[in-house]
Amino acid sequence: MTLDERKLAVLRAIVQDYVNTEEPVGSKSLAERHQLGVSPATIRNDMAVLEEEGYIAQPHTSAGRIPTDKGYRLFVDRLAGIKPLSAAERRAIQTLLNGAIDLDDVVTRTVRLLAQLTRQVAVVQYPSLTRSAVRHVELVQLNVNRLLLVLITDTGRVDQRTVEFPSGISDDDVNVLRSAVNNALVGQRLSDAPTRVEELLDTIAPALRPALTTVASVLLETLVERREERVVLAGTANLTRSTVDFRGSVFPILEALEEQVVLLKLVGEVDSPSMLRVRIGDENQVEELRGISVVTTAYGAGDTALAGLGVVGPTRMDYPGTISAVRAVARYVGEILAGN
Amino acid sequence: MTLDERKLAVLRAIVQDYVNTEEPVGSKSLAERHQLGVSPATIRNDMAVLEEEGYIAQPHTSAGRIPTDKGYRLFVDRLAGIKPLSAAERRAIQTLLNGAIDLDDVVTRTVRLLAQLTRQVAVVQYPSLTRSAVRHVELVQLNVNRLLLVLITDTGRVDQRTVEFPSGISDDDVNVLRSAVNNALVGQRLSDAPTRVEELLDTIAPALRPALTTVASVLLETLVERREERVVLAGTANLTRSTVDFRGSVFPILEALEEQVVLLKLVGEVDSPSMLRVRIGDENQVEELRGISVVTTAYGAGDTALAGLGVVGPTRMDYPGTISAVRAVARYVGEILAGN
DNA sequence: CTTGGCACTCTCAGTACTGGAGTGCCAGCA
DNA sequence: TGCTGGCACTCCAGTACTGAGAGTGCCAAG
Repeated sequence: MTLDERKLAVLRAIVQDYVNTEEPVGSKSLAERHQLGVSPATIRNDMAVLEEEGYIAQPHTSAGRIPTDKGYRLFVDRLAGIKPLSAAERRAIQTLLNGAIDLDDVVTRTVRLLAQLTRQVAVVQYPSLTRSAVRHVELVQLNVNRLLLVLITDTGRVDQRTVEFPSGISDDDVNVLRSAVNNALVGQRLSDAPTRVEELLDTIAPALRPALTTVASVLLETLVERREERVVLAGTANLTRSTVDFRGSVFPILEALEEQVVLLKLVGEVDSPSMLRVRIGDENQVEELRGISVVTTAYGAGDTALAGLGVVGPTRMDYPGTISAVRAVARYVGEILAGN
Repeated sequence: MTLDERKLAVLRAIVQDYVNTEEPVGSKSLAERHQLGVSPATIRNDMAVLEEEGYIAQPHTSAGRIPTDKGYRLFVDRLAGIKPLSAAERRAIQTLLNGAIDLDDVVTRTVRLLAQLTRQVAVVQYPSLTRSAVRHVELVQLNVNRLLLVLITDTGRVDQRTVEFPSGISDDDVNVLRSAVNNALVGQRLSDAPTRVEELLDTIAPALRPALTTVASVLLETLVERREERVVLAGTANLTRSTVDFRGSVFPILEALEEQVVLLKLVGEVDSPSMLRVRIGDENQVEELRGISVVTTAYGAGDTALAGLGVVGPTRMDYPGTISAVRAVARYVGEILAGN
């Protein structure tokens, strides 16, 4: 059976009211607060249909209705509309993000901003190493047996590692290595770096090959390292605000959110910055997060997605508002990183 | 009035039982579970005295007693004793921390470890810049108008900033600057760096003075920057576990803990690594954190304190256990950083 | 197809009652 | 003087009951 216009309007009204009041909504108050042009009795009939189709449910007989996951899904897909950000919000985003001094700062500010705008838990992934390009590789001699390798990417990210040379290495060799590595890598995507390094190994003077091998192995290690997987969180306090919510307690949710792996799964499946993904309740793959909703998107410079960011909250959330906030923040962060 | 031995024993027993059961403890169960050698009636008399002196209180007439902040204070100062860590715990600390690959990793692992050991909220401050020494300053030319300044300290911390040269700068000048700055700063405490930089300004070739001034200002900025103030958090989920606790809700506490400033106040007042500070309930300066306890200490290489770490939990916490855990973790982290 | 009416259901808040845990006090005993 | 058993008292927590209110489903009529 296909739902007619009015039934959809009723569903929309139910979602909106429930999100506002956090209480099951009944036919009478619906008729009062929305201009549906029909009587409560008619609305009751529509509600009965909507319930039969699985879009809404009653907590118990003779209580109002609340939307189901399926109901929210329909709302998001077809009924939500777009809620533009207020001028004040736009200004807040711009001024806050423009003041950032380095990548760490950008990420920290972003995640806080997002938490504040949506009043929910915000999640931001660090720009992925492999998707960005090498800006510079620096080799610093700490002593005869130790080198510090610093990798700088065009997203402003800096990673460092120490490299051990049990048999020692000379200043001159370090200088040669430095320029060789930089020549081979600067401007290259990190994902292409391994290939370039291999080519370099073939062309370098044989005397330097062992040293280069050592450096290269550390370098490659850095590329595939867990650094890739850094995710930051803010606004967890907001989880405890919507008290009544969350089937059961907040504890397992908070616990799950502290697991980097879980966060990565949430936010890491990035496609294109123009795409936005909403996962509602049971649609979530993560076991512990059934019963909450996740709104994520990718951000990046231009078209290439660098990493993901998003928001975690109760299924009963203000989807239009949250979606615009996530979109807007992602776009600004992308611009900031591009202009870096 | 001074409390005799038995009254202290009663107080100790009350604290221990209350921490275990989370329920007000009565005279009868006390007599049963501890070998105090006297009858419940006698214990009741002692309890009346303890209550009069403000060490314990009743939630309501005819309920058991619970310790007051003052009671916990006495317990911590004179009755707690030391609870050695289990062999398994020691092993966990060592293996986990030894696997760390860089400073970020050390800090992240530490804070998680601490949260896990104490089953509470853990707080770790990044090693303070000003207290550590310069290992190397690197200047990387990004283009004619831009330099990347990388500051590496002996605690393994790496900070970077871009330096703008509107009028351009040559390769040669960069090289001269690099060695000049390194000669002046390597090995120096960061707190002494400003003085060294000024001396350097006086001795450098006049042609380079403007360039050095530009670099120096960015460098000095880095030294006093918010980076100094980074604090990380883990185990917030544990706050929601001890449900009954926390006068009122968890929300304001979580909110306060998300404020870097608050965290810094908590953990930042560092003295010496050998000192450990316990702040109980109302002893907390931070308004929102009355009603919880904070156990902090400093960690560092050798005697100099680099930064603070600690644990936040309900006043009803296992003080002996928490204290040993905090001590042990701080010591290991110090060793790791020293051996770096 | 919509509407008003009506009987029915279920929750929620309030009241009353009871059992149990714990106390304070007192008188007796070492 | 200090400890002990006894006893009356207090207060909470749990259970049971009640009435009000909100909301529903269904039906007959427009």
